[in-house]
Amino acid sequence: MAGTRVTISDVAREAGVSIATVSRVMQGRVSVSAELAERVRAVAQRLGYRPNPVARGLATGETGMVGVLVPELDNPHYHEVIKAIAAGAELQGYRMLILESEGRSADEPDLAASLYDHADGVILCSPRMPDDSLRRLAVDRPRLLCVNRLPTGIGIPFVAFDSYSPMLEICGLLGRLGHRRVAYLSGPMDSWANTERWRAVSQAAAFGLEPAFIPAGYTIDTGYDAVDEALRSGATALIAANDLCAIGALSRLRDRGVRVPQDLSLTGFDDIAFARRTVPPLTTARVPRHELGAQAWRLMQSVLAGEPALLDRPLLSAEVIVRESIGPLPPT
Amino acid sequence: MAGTRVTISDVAREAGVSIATVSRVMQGRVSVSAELAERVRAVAQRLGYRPNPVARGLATGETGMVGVLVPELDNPHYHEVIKAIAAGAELQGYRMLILESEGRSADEPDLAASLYDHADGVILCSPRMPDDSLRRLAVDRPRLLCVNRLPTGIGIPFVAFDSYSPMLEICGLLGRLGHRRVAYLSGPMDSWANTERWRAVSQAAAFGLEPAFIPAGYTIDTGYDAVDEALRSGATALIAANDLCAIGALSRLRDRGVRVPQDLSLTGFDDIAFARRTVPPLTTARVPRHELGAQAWRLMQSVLAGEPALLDRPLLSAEVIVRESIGPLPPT
DNA sequence: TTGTATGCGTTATCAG
DNA sequence: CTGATAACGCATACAA
Repeated sequence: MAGTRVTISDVAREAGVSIATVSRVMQGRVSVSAELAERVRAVAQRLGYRPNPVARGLATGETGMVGVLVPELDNPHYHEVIKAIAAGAELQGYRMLILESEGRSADEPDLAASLYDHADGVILCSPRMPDDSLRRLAVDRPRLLCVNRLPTGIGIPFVAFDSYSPMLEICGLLGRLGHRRVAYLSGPMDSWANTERWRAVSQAAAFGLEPAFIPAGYTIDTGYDAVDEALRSGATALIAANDLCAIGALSRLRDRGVRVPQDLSLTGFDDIAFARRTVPPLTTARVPRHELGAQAWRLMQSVLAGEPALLDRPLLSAEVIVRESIGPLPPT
Repeated sequence: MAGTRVTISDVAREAGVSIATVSRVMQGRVSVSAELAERVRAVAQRLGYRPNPVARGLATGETGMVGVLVPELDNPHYHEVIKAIAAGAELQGYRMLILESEGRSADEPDLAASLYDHADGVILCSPRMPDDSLRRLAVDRPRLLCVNRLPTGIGIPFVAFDSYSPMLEICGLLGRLGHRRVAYLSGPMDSWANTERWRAVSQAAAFGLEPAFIPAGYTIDTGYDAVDEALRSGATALIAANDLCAIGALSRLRDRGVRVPQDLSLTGFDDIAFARRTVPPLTTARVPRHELGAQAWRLMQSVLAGEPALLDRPLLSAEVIVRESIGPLPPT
């Protein structure tokens, strides 16, 4: 804070009233004679008084902040979610405290606890910590909610979208194009979204697909690096866990002279802005990011209000976007 | 905060000591007998005591937070800067409060002031507000610094990189490739980096280049939309204000069937991760983002320590990265 | 080394 | 409608 801050007492003294009155005026709602209120406001204005949120926080027990924990800030996917949350939060005078776990799921409980210290409520975006940790966190810190993870049987409110169905749909598309051997470029296995996506791919075996599981990751570089192994599996289509991974894969494929989609099909997931600008544009699934964030904030509101959140809400749905990165099985 | 929080008094009572002792133990440094300290720690641990940062903040006058204001969170460029700041900050127990102005430079002073309310110091990333506002801000809020803007004559510490030289170098490259008519796809004119880049392009006229100024923006979409006008100018090379803009332009060019670099050359600026994955990969300038963030934090440290920051520091330099998006002037 | 007491800037409860 | 004054949880100067 600045060196010599103007405090409520300064305003009170200058206006010739008690600090209680100033406090009332600043809060707007309570009963103060119009004339007095005006005078106080004028003085406050002139002195450049701004209520100290720290002091207010101590007095009210509320910080006016919501904490948000994301796995990585690099992924554009989270920006829109964060943006949507912030849009709602700002409208009600809340600020967001953003923390990034950089994929280290072991650090998540600590980071979340730290957010708790500063914020009234915490939103966990795609948390990867085990159920147990999540449960422990929820017990002593009730104002918690999850985005994009189903904390089943833990009693934490959540908002999430369905990854399974669109991924199954993608598999169906590839199947109808004649593909059999496909490779799933997997993200981290502690990511709920990833396991859901892999579940869909592996279950597509029931429809004749032969999926290979290739460990990769959620980033451009991991996608790039996973391509060689994926090709060794004999796959004619690569199903990336997300768009970043697909973009990396695309780059490696180009380096190797493999044409997409003529020689090989490729899909992503998320539909980040860049996905439609790649060459060729990516077939992917459009995740309702804005809706996710908007609902998250609404949910947080009711959590903050102490309302019992319904723990049984439907999953949002993601829409498959077909672009030019997939094509028929090339003749052998 | 949680409903029933464990306070310092709880620990004191349980351990049979005064709160002062507990306070001392929690801070680690001050003199407390080893035995007592151990007992207090044990009790604190058992009770799950975590010092309330709000109360501590009120007592010490420090919040343990640094505020960071960025124009837009969407631009990957800022992530690394933020990340580097956070890396340093975290090491010293500071948290970052991130706010986004979404390009509305008029809102920046308010947002910055709001950050001030919650944080010990504020870092303005590429602020676009006019010098006057910046000056006003600096007067009553001394713990301020700018990243990527030269607050000349305002007395605000800063760390920035040189956009002018690499841009001039890019112009030189294009000139040697035979290009004459070039179009600068401009970002916002209140962005210091943008005006520096345009300054370089326009001064390249001295070397025979004929630059057209095309208003665009810093985003993929604005780059996309600006292409048509740029082509009407008769340019054989497009110089985008940043990579996002270039990526958008590339997409539009592809839609129009204009081949890069055979028919037209294109450059970006920043060298975000995507820049090397486009088709063709972008010629651009690699900005020392990490260094920018790291230095920013170091600077903030000295600002927080009340040390007089030197206001005359050299600009960091950005390196031109030549990739396949530029080529010789096509024969007419 | 330890405890007591005061203050940090607000809010909120109670009297007037 | 307004003014004292007690919290809020912690740090710290001062005493012991």
